[in-house]
Amino acid sequence: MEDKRPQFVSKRTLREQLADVLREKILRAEFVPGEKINEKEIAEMYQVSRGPVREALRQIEEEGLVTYTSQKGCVVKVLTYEEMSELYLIRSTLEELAVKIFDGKMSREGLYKLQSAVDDIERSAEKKDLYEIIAADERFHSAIVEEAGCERLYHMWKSLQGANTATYHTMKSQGLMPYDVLGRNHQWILDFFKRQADVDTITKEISDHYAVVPKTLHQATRQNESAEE
Amino acid sequence: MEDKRPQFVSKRTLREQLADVLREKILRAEFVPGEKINEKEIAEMYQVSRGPVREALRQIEEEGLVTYTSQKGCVVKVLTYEEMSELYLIRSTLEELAVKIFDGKMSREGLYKLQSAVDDIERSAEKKDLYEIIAADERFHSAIVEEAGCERLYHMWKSLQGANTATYHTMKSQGLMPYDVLGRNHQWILDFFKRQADVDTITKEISDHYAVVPKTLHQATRQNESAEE
DNA sequence: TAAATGTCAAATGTTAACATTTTTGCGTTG
DNA sequence: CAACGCAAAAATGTTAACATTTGACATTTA
Repeated sequence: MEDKRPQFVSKRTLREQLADVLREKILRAEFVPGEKINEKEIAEMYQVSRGPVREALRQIEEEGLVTYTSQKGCVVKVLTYEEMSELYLIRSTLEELAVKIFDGKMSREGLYKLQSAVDDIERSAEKKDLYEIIAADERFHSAIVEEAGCERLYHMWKSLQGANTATYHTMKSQGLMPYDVLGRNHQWILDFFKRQADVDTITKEISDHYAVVPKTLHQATRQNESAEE
Repeated sequence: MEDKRPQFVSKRTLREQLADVLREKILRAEFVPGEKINEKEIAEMYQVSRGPVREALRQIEEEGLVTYTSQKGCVVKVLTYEEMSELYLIRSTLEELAVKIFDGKMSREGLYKLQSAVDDIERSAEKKDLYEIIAADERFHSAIVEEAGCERLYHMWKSLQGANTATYHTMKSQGLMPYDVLGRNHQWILDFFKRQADVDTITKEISDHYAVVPKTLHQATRQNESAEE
């Protein structure tokens, strides 16, 4: 049964809207990792009751953004460098699986989305606008995963986006953001799709693309250790 | 109001307990795919209010067991054969990643868990006790994934358990359960771990192990199609 | 007769108050 | 002055009632 209601009438539940707002706040680093989230505070801020707030927080918990502890409440998820590295390994694996599913052959629209995302990455990297970079980066990689047309795979991949955001924020705070090579690195991958390279070549490139992150984080670890001495 | 709940003191929240109960009901096929789940009914059945019930249902939604639709409510997840096949591909990929992470070298305890699970599979397959088979099968595969020691990977893998259960139930209802080879097939994989085969060999075996499922499901599809004619 | 409309019960969404647990803060004590 | 105890405050867990939406069935109308 199709919903023929005019699109401008918004019937989204409070829970859905709150999930969006809270997600964005975390992705924008207005809530920082480890920060406690007070249900009542959020409820009063948006003039709603605690019910929808609790449900929204449970939802973004599933997305890997916050952690609920029984009787203790909700905090913005804290990731160690090691966990970030592991999550990139999973993300890379899922993305490679997507490429295998569509056999490395992107549709015309897919290629267009990728090029558009690369351009956005380039532009926002010049402005050093982290939020825009993260959004464009997500558009790039999600275009790849979506091409596989497997909803569950996309959902799982997306559930790692919180970790990706946290990693970007960490890199920035450590002065490790490679602004100058971001556009180039993504264009590099896109070009393999454009020239219809075979699956193994492309998955290898994606694997290498992500493998840089743990190395960069490791660099951060060493810097912190030497700073403590 | 007097609390008439069981005498033993349980510190677990109602939400947690309800999630367990509802999960089990679905895994035992007391709730079948497509069945509507009525919040009030569940609440009255367990003498609690709808709040914890809603939260529990949201949790098992995340686990891939039910689907919530705005203003429509909650139904037990329905999977097409195609979706089941895709989910097995993802499950297989994640399990192979786990093996790569621990380089195919299982600990003594890991091997023990695997052997114990295989024995359970054998026993319950003889009795054709589907619920026990599913539980033992999960113990087997989760022992592999847990060995990687990556919590998030385990969590993602586990979120596909609902699909696994649904597939087993589907196979049973179609008379396609291969009771006689279940134990042998799992012992086969375990033996590769025991003789410390290299990673590529093991991941290949796991891949093959799971690849059988889509083929069996495809068989079911053809049977249904010819039955309709 | 069939489509459109109206009505109503039941289901979900939301709220506000109550219950229980955890944390806070402060005064006493050794 | 540190440590302990304990009461008050605050946070989370839970409940029950209220609000809105949905779906089914009855009624009207072409």
